[in-house]
Amino acid sequence: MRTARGGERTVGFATGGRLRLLCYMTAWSDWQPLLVSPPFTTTTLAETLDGGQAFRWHRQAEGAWLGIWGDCTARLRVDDGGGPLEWSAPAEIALHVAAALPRYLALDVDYAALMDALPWRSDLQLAACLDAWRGLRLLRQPFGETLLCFLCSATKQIVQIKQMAELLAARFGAPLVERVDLNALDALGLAPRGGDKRVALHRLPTWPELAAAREADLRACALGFRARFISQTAQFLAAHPGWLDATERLPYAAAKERLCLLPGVGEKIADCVLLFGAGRYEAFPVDVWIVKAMAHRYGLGGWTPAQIAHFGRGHFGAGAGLAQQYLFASERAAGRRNLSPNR
DNA sequence: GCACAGGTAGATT
DNA sequence: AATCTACCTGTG
Repeated sequence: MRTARGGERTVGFATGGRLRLLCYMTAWSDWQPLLVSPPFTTTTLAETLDGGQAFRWHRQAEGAWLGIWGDCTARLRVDDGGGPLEWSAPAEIALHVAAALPRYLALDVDYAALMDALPWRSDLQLAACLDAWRGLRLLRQPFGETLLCFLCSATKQIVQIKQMAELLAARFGAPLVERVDLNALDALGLAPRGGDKRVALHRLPTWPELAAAREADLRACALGFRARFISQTAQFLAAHPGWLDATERLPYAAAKERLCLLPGVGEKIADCVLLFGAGRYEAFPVDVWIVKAMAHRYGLGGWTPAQIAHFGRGHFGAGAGLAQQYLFASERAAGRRNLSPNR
């Protein structure tokens, strides 16, 4: 595999007072097309990677995305001309990433069949959302990481959850490879300032690593009251080896029941973990966006989240979680339009 | 300065 | 069984 040229680069940042930094660039593999590629557009790729399922993808220059999951990091990009998804990874782990990408992108899942099984024929609201976001997919993220990120998510916006994840990774997570991209770090406000100019990409901490951390140090990652939940969950998991892996393998209802035993995990977070981290497509997480969407698209105003979840699983069936993600994307887009009308 | 954000748990009706 | 509140902290 040929690789791009690594080595020192001098880079100017647009923000932060146009300082110039020396950074050591890890050599990245050339862009490779995915052999079996989902039909992403730039919009649906962005919504898939940065629409609230995952919290460690960062937009780079020229529409590429830099992401980290498990012990992998990759860049992804797509042409809007209908070309395949392309990926690139640090040369020293490129083979490993190539082997991990299909699972992360859930390429083994028969999406066409799942989508077709949704009640779009009789549900015009759903049909419109599926059409508007054609190509949007659900990721299959590492189970433990998904749990961690959604424990951070309570009453937080996506940008803030991403910030918590970055702080957790930087403070407690193992370094993956030497420093890669600069735009991403800059966007995070984590661009190196003075001293050692080399910065590594870090994975999220594992649960054993979190169990070894003190709650006070977790709080320093801007977690607020979530730090106690994460700490208590880490202690529980440390006291019950194999519990999380066993939970991931359970059927949906049993797995959800077990996840809800963890401190800080209620129905919504359990459903998110199972949908985005275990491929349980019958999970139907109900957050404020879904409450709004179901109220005005399905006339369910005044319903409780539990009632809406029950309706959603019944109405949408085995792929309810997929329907949820399309409704979620549509509702958030509508919210953005109302905030900034383009005139 | 101040409301508000992809919730949950525990207390109070 | 439903409803109310505290919980932290960055962002607008």
